[in-house]
Amino acid sequence: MKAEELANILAEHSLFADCEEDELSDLILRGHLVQYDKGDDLIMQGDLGETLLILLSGNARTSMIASNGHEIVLDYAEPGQVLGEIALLDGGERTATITALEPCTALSITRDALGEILQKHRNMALRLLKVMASRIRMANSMIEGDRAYTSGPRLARYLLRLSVVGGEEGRLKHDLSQGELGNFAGMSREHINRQLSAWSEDGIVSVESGKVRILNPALLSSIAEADS
Amino acid sequence: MKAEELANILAEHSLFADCEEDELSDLILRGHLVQYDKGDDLIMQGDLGETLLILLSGNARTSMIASNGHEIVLDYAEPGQVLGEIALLDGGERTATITALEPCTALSITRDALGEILQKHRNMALRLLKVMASRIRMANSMIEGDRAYTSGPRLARYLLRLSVVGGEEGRLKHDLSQGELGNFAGMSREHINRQLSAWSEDGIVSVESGKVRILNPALLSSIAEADS
DNA sequence: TACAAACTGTGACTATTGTCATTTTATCGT
DNA sequence: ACGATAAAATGACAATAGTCACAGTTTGTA
Repeated sequence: MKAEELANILAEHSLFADCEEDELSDLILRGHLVQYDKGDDLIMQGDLGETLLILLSGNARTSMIASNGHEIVLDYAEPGQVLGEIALLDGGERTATITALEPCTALSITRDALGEILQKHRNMALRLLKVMASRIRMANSMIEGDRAYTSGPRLARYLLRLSVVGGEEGRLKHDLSQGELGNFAGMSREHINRQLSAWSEDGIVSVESGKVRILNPALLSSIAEADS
Repeated sequence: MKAEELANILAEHSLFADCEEDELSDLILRGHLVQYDKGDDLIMQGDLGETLLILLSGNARTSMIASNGHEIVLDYAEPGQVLGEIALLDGGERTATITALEPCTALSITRDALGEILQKHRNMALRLLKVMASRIRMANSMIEGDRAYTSGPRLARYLLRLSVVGGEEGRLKHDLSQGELGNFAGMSREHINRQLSAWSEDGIVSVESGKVRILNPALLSSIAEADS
């Protein structure tokens, strides 16, 4: 792999987008490429974390299983995302499982390799710190949503979070089943269904053959900001 | 202030406990001491964050106000804790308000000063990364608790989180009102009251003149792990 | 010590959301 | 095109937790 290729992948959304060329080539040099089939786990909750991953292609889901078996979807990862930093940095167990939603490739970097890279390129530490800052902001906003809002506004928020920003006609990033949407938004599959049906009546979303689309993002936003 | 004093404060719980002496003296040299009265805000949600704080004395509360006015208590901070890293690192707004529960002193370090320190002492970046990793773990565990558990087990978890580890007779770290406990555990004051009363009947906790004590930590733990 | 302010206790009611059961609809591989 | 399998839709009901109202209790302080 060439630094240029990696640069292209990172250029879009990644917090590593502004890496210098020699930083990129060092990442490539010290990392190695891993491939995953659809359904494979890139990272497994409970394992010891000895590597950091940079997702290069394919989408993945980050989820946790609570000790009572309840599944919680924390995030969906796209190419460019840095994954698995937490356990790598503090030497603890992986907090979540990351599952390939489609065939994926990633650059895998061991703790030692990362140490060398951080040693050599001081800015990499700052980038990693920013990655983690954005994770904390994300987590706090999930807590805020879960605590302060009822299911309607909450689902609205999660749908908006899944909506493709520059994308056409309110399509969502991943075609989630209602069950998965439930695990993401923290509500039962049935309740998701009822809420979507209601919004469908009002023309806010459409639900055709299982695929949700946002028809009226403005209204959905105002629901997401609602007072209850 | 001397490096030795700072070392003593950090030695107990802080992730900065293993700092070298020259790192500590640089922190002191480039930081400056700030004092707060009880009730003052060390950090205000929405502000631009230009400093990082290391709490030296006094306890503080980290809380967020959701856009609908709902108050959420995220954490309680003790001396040794690093505060305000998120906004400092990504240049964004402060995500939460930190309020002094009693008179507090803190070491305040500007972005530039931190930059110089990170430049000079490479290990400081690793320490900061660990601080943030532990924040993310904390946040994830709040999400897990909120999503997967009903109020009983959840309150049990939060009480255990507040319990003094080596402390005598199950006293809690801070004497919280039931209202504040509610904002921390994500349930109404009345519901907190009823739950505590029920547990009090069973001898799991005692509630005397507003102060909660854990009488049977083992049972409380088993409630916290319960299946629902 | 007396008063105000804040906190606690408790009952009755309501709202929200989850669960279960069952039918209907889509999707995929051969 | 067909049957198997998974996902969606929907009704009935139950459970959990919030809200409101009000009475009782502390606590700090003038």
